[in-house]
Amino acid sequence: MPKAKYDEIYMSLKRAIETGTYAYGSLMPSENTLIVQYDCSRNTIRRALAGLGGDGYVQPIHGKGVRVIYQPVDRAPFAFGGIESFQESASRNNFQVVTEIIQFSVVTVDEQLAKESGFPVGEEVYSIHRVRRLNGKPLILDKNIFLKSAVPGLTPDIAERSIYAYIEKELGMQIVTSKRTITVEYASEQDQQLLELGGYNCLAVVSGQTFNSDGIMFEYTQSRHQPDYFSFHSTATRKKM
Amino acid sequence: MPKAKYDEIYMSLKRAIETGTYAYGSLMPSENTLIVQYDCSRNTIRRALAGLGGDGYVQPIHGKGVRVIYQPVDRAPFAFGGIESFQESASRNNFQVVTEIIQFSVVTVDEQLAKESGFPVGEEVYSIHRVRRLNGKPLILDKNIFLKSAVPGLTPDIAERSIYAYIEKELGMQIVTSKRTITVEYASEQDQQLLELGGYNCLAVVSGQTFNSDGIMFEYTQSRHQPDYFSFHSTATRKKM
DNA sequence: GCCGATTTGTCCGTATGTATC
DNA sequence: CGATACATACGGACAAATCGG
Repeated sequence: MPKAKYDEIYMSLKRAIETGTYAYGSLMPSENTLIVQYDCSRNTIRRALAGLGGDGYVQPIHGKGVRVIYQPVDRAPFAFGGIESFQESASRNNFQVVTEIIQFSVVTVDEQLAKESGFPVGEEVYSIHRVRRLNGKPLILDKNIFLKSAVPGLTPDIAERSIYAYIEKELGMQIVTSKRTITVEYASEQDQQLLELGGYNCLAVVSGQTFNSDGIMFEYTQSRHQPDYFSFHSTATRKKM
Repeated sequence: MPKAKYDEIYMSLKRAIETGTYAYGSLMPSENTLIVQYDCSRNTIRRALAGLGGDGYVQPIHGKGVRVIYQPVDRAPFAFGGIESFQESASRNNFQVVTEIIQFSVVTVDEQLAKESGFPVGEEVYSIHRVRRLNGKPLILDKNIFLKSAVPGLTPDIAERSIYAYIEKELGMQIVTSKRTITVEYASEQDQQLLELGGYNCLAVVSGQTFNSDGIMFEYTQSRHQPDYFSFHSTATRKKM
């Protein structure tokens, strides 16, 4: 599927870094060397390297080379970053996930909801509340709002499995951009009833909007996480000033 | 400081989007149009647009155009509850920020610290603990570890003001890449003693590494935030598969 | 359904500037 | 100073997706 050449090179180099072929702190082969190795143009190599830089894998040093700054991480039970769904990250780590539907309804966006979600007033949306159980323990409360016109035919049955799989495979829609905000809030009555919070009196809240390949915002999400199972990773590269 | 052309175009377009010249949901002028407007090559335009995409300002749609997905802050959904970052509320309200040094020492990295921070065993580092007060209220506990060889001459006096200003202006070092992980943890004894946590029994923890322009990791940070004053924003773009 | 115009996506080659050693 | 390596910029070519006629 990765038919773009720069993407193949990107993944090839990424794997080489992860397996230690290029060690932390060392310099990558020069661009000209890579051009010969991969038989491509300089632009293509630079694009692959730019991708690695965005992932926090390498950092270019003007006039010197491209330094590897990737270090293996073995911390949290599972990492949660980018646009990876709960299902995806869980299955990647071989955990069993069960989803329970708490609420499934169609509502019309009012002033209040519009301000919170970013959807225009008057739009019809699905409002879905779900509890995610990891190995039996209820750990995440997901509140999703989907634009009905963009995600037609949603049913509780689908929501119980994976909505993202339905959207991507059945509807053929591609998820492209997601904006998220992370905060920490007091656990509400509902949180305490539905989740197993242990001794925590608060939880990690991830709020965000998701855009499809048409640039249409079709989802607003609020995920409320039991703190023990929450970890968010981010890499930032500073531009020139 | 000679500016790059793509960066000027990037900033020009960004400002145009922020001021509403290009409205949310609409399509940007085509690349060919922008080429004429800015008198440059297509690559340069595409690079500027790629920057806007990375900021979550626009999203390109193959064969159609580039859609604006930026929403002004006061209309975006994330303004709920008056949650602002420490920096934001401090500067916006002209609040007074005071930094108190809790600890300032030079230590040698042992096995334990190496695993946590990513610094090699045996390196000499500054270990600095500081409490940030906003209008007198202690809200953030900052634990910094700086590589001594990379940041020589650090003193408690400097730490009380701004270490970053010292690093950038005095040492002429540029900060390029930073990797961060966000978790939620129980408040420790120390947290409760030093911070004003209100009713919270946990806090937001931002751990991270910072790399300079030589690709050397010179800082490991752990910031422990009172939940009310913590908010983290992120934009992610899904890779092709 | 087809075709052509438009628009973005990928790739290549070249030239020049700038930083490091 | 020269060699090497990354940074910026330009121009051209073709592919792929969208849309209107």
